[in-house]
Amino acid sequence: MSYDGAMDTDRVPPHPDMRTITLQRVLEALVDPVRRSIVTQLCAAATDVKCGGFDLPVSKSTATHHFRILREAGLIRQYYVGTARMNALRREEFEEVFPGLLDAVVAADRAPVHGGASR
Amino acid sequence: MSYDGAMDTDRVPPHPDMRTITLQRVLEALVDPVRRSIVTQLCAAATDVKCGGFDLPVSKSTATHHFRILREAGLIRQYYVGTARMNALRREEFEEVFPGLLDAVVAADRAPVHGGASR
DNA sequence: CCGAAAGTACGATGACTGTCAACCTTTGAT
DNA sequence: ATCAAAGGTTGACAGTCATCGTACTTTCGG
Repeated sequence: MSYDGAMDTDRVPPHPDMRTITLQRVLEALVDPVRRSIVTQLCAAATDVKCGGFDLPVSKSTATHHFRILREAGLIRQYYVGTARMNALRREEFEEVFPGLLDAVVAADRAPVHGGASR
Repeated sequence: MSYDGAMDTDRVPPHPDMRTITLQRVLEALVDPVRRSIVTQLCAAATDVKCGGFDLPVSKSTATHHFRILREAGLIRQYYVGTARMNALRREEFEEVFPGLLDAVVAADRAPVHGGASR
């Protein structure tokens, strides 16, 4: 819970208070496949991941854009470690505000096809 | 579960097979506030509602557009009764494909503000 | 048969947004 | 101090989408 010597940055991007986030923003964030992929990968990683650590089909500047949307929607938290920007899911906080939503979306994303498979 | 004598129309709009619906389409449908309002009202009504029976802030032609998006996403079923087009949530079918998703979104829509109210 | 009611279809339009390249900033190491 | 690495910022551009008005179709009632 404590970043020892490396915590010497004031470059902390603005994060929304969880009491101010809206379903509208959340859905706008999750409707994009790239952003949903970020959330899914983050969910599967079970640990914080730096921006460059994701497998994304877009340029760096576009990726930055997507990370900001996710952050402003209240879905992820970002902090610097050296030149790297780390990303973490705000799972528990989010769960309190919109119970079941994140799990449902992530689970749904995992199962694009269901029930009667090829058959 | 059975439409008795009134079922005399062949003008049945195309509905997607539940095995072909995608999370992408579903989220694209639910991201619009008007469409989410339709789903919410339909959920609260607990009964089929005709298109004109909704309280919507858009014109009739725009409403038609939204109903189609919802139908093509697999969220609602539509059928004619006279000149009226009835709308029904495909709750159970949808629940099987994307468990918890609809409930989470509807519940989230009901609670736009939480905890610390107006101040 | 005629008219009203309920929707649908069709463009047209304005706004938003995902995308990129180019350039700049910060950090850590040489 | 200098350089490379990691991102962020800033326009610009293209595609998509919600919206509307108008015209059309279908159904039901006189």
